[in-house]
Amino acid sequence: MSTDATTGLAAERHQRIRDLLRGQRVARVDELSEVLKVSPATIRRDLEELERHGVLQRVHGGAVASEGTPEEPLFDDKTSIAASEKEAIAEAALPFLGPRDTIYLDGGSTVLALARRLQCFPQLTVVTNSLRVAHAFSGTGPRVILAGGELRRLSQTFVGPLSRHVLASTNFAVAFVGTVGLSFADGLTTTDPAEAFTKELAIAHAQRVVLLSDSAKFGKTSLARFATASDLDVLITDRRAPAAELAQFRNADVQVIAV
Amino acid sequence: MSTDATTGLAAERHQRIRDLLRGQRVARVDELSEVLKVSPATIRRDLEELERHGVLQRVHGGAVASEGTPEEPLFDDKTSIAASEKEAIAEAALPFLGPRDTIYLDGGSTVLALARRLQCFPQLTVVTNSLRVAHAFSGTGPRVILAGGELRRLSQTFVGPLSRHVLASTNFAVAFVGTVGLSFADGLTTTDPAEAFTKELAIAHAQRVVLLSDSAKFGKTSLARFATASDLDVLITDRRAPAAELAQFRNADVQVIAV
DNA sequence: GACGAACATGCATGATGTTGCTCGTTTTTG
DNA sequence: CAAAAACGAGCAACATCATGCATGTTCGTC
Repeated sequence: MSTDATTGLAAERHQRIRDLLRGQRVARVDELSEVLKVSPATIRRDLEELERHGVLQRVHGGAVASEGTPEEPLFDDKTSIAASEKEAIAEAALPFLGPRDTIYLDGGSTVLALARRLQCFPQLTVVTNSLRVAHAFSGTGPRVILAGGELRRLSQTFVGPLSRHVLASTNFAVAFVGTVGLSFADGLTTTDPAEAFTKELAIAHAQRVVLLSDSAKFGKTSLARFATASDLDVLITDRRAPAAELAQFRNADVQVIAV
Repeated sequence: MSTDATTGLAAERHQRIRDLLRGQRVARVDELSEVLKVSPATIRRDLEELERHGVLQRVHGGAVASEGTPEEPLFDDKTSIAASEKEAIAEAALPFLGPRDTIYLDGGSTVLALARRLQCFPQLTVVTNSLRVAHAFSGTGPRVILAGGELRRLSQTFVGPLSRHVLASTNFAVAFVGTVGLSFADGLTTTDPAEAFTKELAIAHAQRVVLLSDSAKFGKTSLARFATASDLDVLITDRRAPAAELAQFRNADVQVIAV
């Protein structure tokens, strides 16, 4: 038992380095070495690996956060649940947009995972009502247009009647939306009527609608419906989605992708 | 922060030089040497490298910012100059709002300092076009309504014609605004016409207009005017503001507070 | 329960990068 | 035209880095 308290698991260190770098945009090797109670050599190896992942850039004496990393973390709620499925779903959504399109990005963690992949598309125009999407693009990335509205803290989105005006005067090639509940019979549902109102508007102004939803949403029905199965053009989910449901969507002319 | 006198990290120095050059468009070598606490030789090497990256152009005795770099100081509260003045100005603005008011908060670091003081007013309604303000209230605080629009990264605000709709359908008891340039003769000016457009709208829908501006803004005039002295009801600044200017504002029936 | 492979960590060493100083040259200023 | 300031190049001192090797731990396997 050489180390007290936390027997520094490498992944845990990496996470702490990311957190520290998010707060203060630069960090020195010996500073990290002291805080994390490991040798400078280990820190360098960590930085080397994190640089390969694009999280940071090494400089002599330490490292700086990569461009585009937000300065302060927004509280991470459910982004870690089913993270790998969400990432795979987001990856599968990429072929549905072109580099110069105008698209709509909804709130929700799966859509946020998609947004993170769009930082390298500067010619894209993103319309969104999500604070977290806007924040993800605050440093660099596509052109961002935010629909106004009242902040709903639970979902970190701007919703309600005030969002009507901006959404009414914009049109999108594709809308990428998430949902709380999803079934063929009851359609797509969410917990808040104001949120449903805004989603409905976005869908109405999109030429194509792509739903990103992990399999856990299937069979759930929430309070407010914002779309029916026939509104969808594409449904992207993971392999654990119930086959019977998927078949129904396919029959309704929805392109179904299960990653 | 354990930052003791900043033991180096070249990248950090480079960033600070860029920040300084954005505010004041020229910088002298020995001035930088004193501020950053390194030898003039090191400063010269830094300038040499930054010139290769096109950030600045060297001249005898120092360097000037390259063409195309915006003259607006970078939105960065950590390194921002006159942080204590900004805090004092924000504090002095508090008496101008009631706990149940609907108010407008502009972009800009001084207004952001005010926003941070409003987290304990849950019955307040805040209308804003600032991503940073929305982010400050993302966890808790007043009711937040965001005006839509296109993200302007430099100021981290949403501006332009799309902001018209929401602002046109809301009214505020007080609007707290910042500025880039300020003089009695030329009025209040900012660098971006789209930003000016949005500020102008907010001012038009406010019963009272309170300007928060540190003394460094006096005498500067930027591209786009968004208000004249007669639009102001209150001007809050710090003690180093030029007395002659302040007197003119007082004569125009503006309540002037110098903290 | 014991053994061995795989891995992570820490230390030592030669290599590389950075900094501040000196000195001769160039530029500005009066 | 001369004095003063600023500049660039080279050098020594120092910090940081990458690599190889030894140690300790965690598994899996028998």
